[in-house]
Amino acid sequence: MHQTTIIDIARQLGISKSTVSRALTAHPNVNAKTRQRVLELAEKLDYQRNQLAISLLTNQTHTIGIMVPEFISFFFPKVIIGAQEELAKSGYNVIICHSNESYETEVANAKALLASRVDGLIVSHTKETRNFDHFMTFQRKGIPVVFFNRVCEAMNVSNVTVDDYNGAFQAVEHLIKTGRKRIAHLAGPDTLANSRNRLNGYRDALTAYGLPIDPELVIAYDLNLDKANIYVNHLLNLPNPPDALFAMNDPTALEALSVAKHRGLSVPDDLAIVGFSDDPISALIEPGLTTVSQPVDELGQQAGQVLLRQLSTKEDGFVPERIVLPTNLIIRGSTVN
Amino acid sequence: MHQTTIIDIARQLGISKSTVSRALTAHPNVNAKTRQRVLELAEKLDYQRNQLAISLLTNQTHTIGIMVPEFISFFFPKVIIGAQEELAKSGYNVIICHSNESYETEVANAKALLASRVDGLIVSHTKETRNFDHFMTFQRKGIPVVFFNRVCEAMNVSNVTVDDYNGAFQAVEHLIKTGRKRIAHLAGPDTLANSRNRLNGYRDALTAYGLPIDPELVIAYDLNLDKANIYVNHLLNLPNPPDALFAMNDPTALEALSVAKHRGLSVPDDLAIVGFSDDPISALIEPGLTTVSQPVDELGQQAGQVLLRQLSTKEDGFVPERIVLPTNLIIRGSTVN
DNA sequence: CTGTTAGCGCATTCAA
DNA sequence: TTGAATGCGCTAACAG
Repeated sequence: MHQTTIIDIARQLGISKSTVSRALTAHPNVNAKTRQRVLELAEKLDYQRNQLAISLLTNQTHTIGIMVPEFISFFFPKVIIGAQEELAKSGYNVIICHSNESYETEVANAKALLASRVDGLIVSHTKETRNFDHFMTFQRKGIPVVFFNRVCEAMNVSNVTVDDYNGAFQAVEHLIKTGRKRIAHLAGPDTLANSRNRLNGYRDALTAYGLPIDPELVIAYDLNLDKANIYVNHLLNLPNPPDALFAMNDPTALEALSVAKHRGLSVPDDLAIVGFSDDPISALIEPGLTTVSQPVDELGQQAGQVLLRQLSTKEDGFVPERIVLPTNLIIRGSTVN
Repeated sequence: MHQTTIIDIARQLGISKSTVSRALTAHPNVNAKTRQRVLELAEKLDYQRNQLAISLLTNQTHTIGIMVPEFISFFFPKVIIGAQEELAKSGYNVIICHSNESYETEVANAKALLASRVDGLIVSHTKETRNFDHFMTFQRKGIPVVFFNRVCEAMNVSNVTVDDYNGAFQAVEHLIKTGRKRIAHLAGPDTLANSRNRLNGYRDALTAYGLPIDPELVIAYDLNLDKANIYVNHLLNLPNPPDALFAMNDPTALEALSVAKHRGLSVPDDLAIVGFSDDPISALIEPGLTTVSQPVDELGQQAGQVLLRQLSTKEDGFVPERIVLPTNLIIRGSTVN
């Protein structure tokens, strides 16, 4: 099957392909009538410019790669949409890759994006990622990289995150102020910067209010929901069980809520629970889940904007931006009656 | 910033670019030692093949476009992942476009995908789409198109859907068998084939059991959740209100559930509610939502497989496939105690 | 205003 | 086993 090219149009019109090209690209130096004829024939022949050829020539694809670890949860799709909207304003398209939390897939995706010659990269890495070489390759080739949510602090690149530390601090502070003394934390894996920051917020809040940090009450896990169940039960089976739980994310918190219900515990009286992210489900269930909300749309928009700024900056003038968006504690029935 | 090319490698090694190309593509006719040297230098120089150049040359991009109306709900992301997995097995990458339920954006996306020279298209159209010219263009150019979920019955292309008709029939049958006499239906817009099929299933179930079809109880709307609220209240305000509601999808049903609660109605006693899709929320909420589940992962996998088959078929041997996957009624507390 | 020429990076003939 | 030449579709000098 042959796709119409400018040569087809040129031949049929008895003019040169340069003129066709100029007519099609709104170049000023074309006779109005000629342009008219070209445009009409192009329309008639279903002509579509071949972006591959243009990209090869201009060395830019106007395409941005977005890499996320998953997009089943509400979070990443929303961020993607936010970024996409910003990028679209400047004429950039987007290729979305999800690595299914697999480091190997992430590396493979990075290669594919490199081969596709994306002009930039927006990324949140997998929980398995400890080696960031595949991202550094982009940097070395002069392709701007912006991390969001799960960032690589060791790389000299722009970041967009939320204030995980303060979000966690406030969550724990709220639990303390409502009378809880033994607050457990189901943390994320230490490969994730946000998980480390939330853990620090948790610790510092306890310390700030003179409560001890009991290592028994802090469990870092791989965010695999099947295991959340086990860990929550483990905590509740302790001789001196917690009276509150601060979870790394809402799905984990919801799992805890379910376990508590099954054990006949009253939430929030026997066990108060706080999550992180404000998943839409959290407002719908009974009791509602107290949680730290983050400005998800804005996260994506900012990531897009930062990348656009970088794209329009000469390489030698590059200064990485570190944007931190505020979080907001949303109090619901899982912590107060 | 200059990206390494085969010419760079050729020059540094004092050989021709043809030989480099052959070494890099595992061509048989290359001296083993030469290949070794090429591979090593390529690695050292961070060489990445330029897919643009190859695609331009071979006239295939190994890229498939996936167009969906949105990906905030759980449904489309899951389908996308299913399709992507299948396509990846055959070395195809994926570009995902979401049109935000806007016809104009959909048309623009179609053009972009055409310009990017995708090898195939998997698509679920927007609820605004009445004109399918932008999809027919793909067909005319010999680019295979597979519709899923929201299909265009007028086009001679492959489809992958679920059995919307029977799903709806069984849902309504279940309501009838549990004693409901006045069953309302909050339908989707008639632009969507699945919405029309579900409506037919609803009607036929009523007829099959000798119940009248009361036009007052059937409301087709644009699936904009803000309006669901209004329509549910309208139905419940009728002089002779319904005792059951079959909704086009789960979000609508959940909205109805919320309205019923606000009005102090008991679900399922005063109003039984059935949704469609088995959104993860439906199992978590109180009472659980009875709903028609569809095999979402399989939907995507099948769409991918159908497209792959088409891709490997000579054009003249093309026969469109119409795949219909089974649905399954999941009974929860919103219809039975 | 228009045509000619060159070249983006690569795979693939055809010769050697 | 290797090299030289060709062309994929297009834009951008350059020359008329």
